Amino acid sequence: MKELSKVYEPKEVESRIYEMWEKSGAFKGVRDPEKKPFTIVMPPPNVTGQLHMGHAMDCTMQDILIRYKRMKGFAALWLPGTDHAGIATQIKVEEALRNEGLTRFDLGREKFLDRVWDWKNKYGDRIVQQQKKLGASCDWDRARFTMDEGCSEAVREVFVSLYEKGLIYKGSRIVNWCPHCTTALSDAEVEYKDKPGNLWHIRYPLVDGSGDVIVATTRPETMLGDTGVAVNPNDERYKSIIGKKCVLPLVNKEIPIVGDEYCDMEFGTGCVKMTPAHDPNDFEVGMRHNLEVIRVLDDNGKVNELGGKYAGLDRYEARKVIVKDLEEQGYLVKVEEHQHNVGTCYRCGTDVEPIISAQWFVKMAPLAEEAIRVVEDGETRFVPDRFSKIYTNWMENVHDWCISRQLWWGHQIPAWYCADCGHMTVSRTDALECEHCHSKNITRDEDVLDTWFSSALWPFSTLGWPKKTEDLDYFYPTDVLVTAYDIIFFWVARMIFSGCEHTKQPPFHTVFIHGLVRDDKGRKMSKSLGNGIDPLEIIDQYGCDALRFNLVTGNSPGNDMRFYTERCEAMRNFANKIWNASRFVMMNLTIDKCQLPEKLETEDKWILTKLNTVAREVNENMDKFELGVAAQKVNDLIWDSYCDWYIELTKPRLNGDDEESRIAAQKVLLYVLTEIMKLLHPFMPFVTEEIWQALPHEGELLMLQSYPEYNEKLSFPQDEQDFEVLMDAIKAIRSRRSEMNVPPSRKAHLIVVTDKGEIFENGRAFLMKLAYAGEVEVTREAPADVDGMVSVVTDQARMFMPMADLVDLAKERERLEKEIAKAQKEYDGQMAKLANEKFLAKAPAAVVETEKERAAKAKALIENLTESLKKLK
RNA sequence: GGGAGCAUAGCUCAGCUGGGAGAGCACCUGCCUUACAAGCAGGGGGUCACAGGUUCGAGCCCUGUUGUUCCCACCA
Repeated sequence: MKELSKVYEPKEVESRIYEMWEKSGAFKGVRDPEKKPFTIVMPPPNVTGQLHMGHAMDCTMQDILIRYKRMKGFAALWLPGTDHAGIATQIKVEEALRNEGLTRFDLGREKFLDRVWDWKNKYGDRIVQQQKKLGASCDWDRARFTMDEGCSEAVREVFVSLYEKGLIYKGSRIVNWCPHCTTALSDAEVEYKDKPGNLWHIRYPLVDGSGDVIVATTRPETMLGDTGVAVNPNDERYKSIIGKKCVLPLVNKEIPIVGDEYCDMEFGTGCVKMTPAHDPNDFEVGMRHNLEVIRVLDDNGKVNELGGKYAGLDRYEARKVIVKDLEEQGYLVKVEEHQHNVGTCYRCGTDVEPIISAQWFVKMAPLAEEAIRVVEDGETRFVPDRFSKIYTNWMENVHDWCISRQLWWGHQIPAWYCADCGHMTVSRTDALECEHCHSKNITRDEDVLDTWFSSALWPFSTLGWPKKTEDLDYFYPTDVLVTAYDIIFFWVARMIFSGCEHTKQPPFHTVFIHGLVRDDKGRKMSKSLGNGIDPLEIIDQYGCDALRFNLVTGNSPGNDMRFYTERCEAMRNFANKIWNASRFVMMNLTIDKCQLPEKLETEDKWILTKLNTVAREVNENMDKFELGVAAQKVNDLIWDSYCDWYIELTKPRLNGDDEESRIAAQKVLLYVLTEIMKLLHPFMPFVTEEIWQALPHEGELLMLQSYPEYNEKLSFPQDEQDFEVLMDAIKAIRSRRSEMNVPPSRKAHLIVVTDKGEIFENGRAFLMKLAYAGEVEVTREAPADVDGMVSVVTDQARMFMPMADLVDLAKERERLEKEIAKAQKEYDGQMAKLANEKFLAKAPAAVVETEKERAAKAKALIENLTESLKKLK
């Protein structure tokens, strides 16, 4: 047997254990017809990403589930991988290029992509290595990448089949445009932020000279693209000018005034300038009234050549100049302060510009229908349930999904345009000619697909789809998807409708949502705030198990958690506690096999019953995804029941002369410890595996042992209850002594007056050790003279300790009287309840029963207290 | 404008279908008791935001109020 160091050293242990697991092949997801599959696909982190606390939590939750299920006998597969992360990765490589004084255009598409692949090959492994530090038991051999061959094939198949079904189309629409990333974005990629701004009131003179209209706008620079003014047709103020024309100041262009109910009569002046090329609402109004669409901003957010003297100015620069010109020329009526909601790019934070542009879209309405149904019918369940409403709500109001991005890094859209006939060819294989006129003069669409387009296919593309593979057949649909709530729209929703559409079934039956990890002040951890805590540093300092336990306990599913480094210390202490308990067991061990003895003592039955109860509860909680509660129960079992009580209880036996009893104690210690290690393993995999390896065991790895379950044969409720009578007495004595500041070194003679003689006779050694008793005398009759004795009372025993120097008779009486009053109050409360006929009639029998028991206990306690008090008088 | 979460000990949070208010940290007292001072024993501390209601019984269910955080939404 190996010698264990006095303090648990996670650093030394973790890498060694992880290597052992990996080598053994225990992480592999293997199809086994004898077993039920249990599959989790890992949310793929960005290939250029760095592990942060959010990943750590996500990863820990998944690892706990997969380890649990693996131990429960499932064919567990946790499938990892990485995401090509279009914008994020491209930006990183472009930044690197900038240091060389180059842009991607200098290199050209092909060479640039080579550089990105180089980057991916160089750094893509980093986050994987970091996940391993967390103890992730993924099947690494199956690791996938969203741009690998298989995933790309899936993307191509999905794109073409949706196109063929008419669910993907190309069209000119107002899209969210990021002038910094120079690409279109989907609605989900826009973050709205309240920003202070102004409402500029601008006078547009009527052409017939009969007056002016005054429009109110938050974005005066867009007036360069105005092609009309709208008023509400029901607005008495403006009815008469509908159909007239006004002059667009600065541009000197005549534009029509139209009536449209879109205009809110209450807001601003009631007149709205129409810029169909730069506002989605204006676009709609423009369509209804045949207004011209004039785009005046270019891809970089600068005024284009149609902007006359303002051409070339950045949009915000142009705003200043235009406002100044309007003012100088007398067109600016007034400026109001106005708070408004500005869309920003979720990647770079730049204000998003609505711009009309030709893009590709997924038609959502038909897809959303089934995706809503599967959640409403419970085929896919959100945990916690409240997220299903958020999901459904979004799905019901979803707009068409803009999937084209003006980037180079990603899946290039499989559409080719014919220069000769103008026909567009969309094809599963790279087109060599126009499918219509067979011209070879074709060029491929330059755009790539939204990264989330490929992520949406992840649960099945990673299992081989569109091929009909055995993996797909066995492991798909997957079981649980674990992710944070901030990614439901980006990813979860899209996986669900994609799975439903392409595989005809939802991709998982449960979506387990967790919250975000915040800093100790409740702020989101972010690079810009510099408040991020690096999980790897925490692991380095406190150990992986401590980090994992911190992340999984003390919060409930779906809620955010604050990360306190100090809590890691407590968790590290827990790991160390287990370590030392194991050390104690091992140094007392003379047996080499883990099995229970024939004859069990009451305390053995007590701990076995505790273990059994916790095993049952942990299984229940795990199955309900209450991971934190489960972890807490194991923690309490280990620390309170096993360490603080059971280990102490075995000491007299381990050091005693009775060989049989000594061996029996060892056997129970070892058995319970082994079971506890199994219970704790999914949460704290390293320390438990390390200990288990050092204990006598059968099998190769703890991580492959079966998870403990409730075992009726090892449940002894009566013995448990009996033993707690003794424990109550011990606690009462300790408390009494502590109140009087009696040090443990001062042993006291103990007289126990009780009807439960046997329990106390058997517990003699425990009273001596744990209640610091000198001699123990168990009797039915109280001693005649109790003057100079400290009295301790429980509902099952009256105890006396001669300690004349410490006893103040008056105080002793006062104390007993107080205790009686307290017990009486409780008893009265119970009796009032029990006298209530409605309670007796309506409360469940079990509740009535416990109330009766409590009343009986209180009564017994009062009687004992009263007896003891009498003795003092 | 719509929706959701949260409000429990000094701090951070548990408390799962209603049945005697909990943990960790902090604080106080006493212990180096041969596994562990990263420990042991004992202790103080809560009108469970507020107001109603349902119920034999409410931290938990219902209604409203206040405070707070977040999400969604095309008011120029």
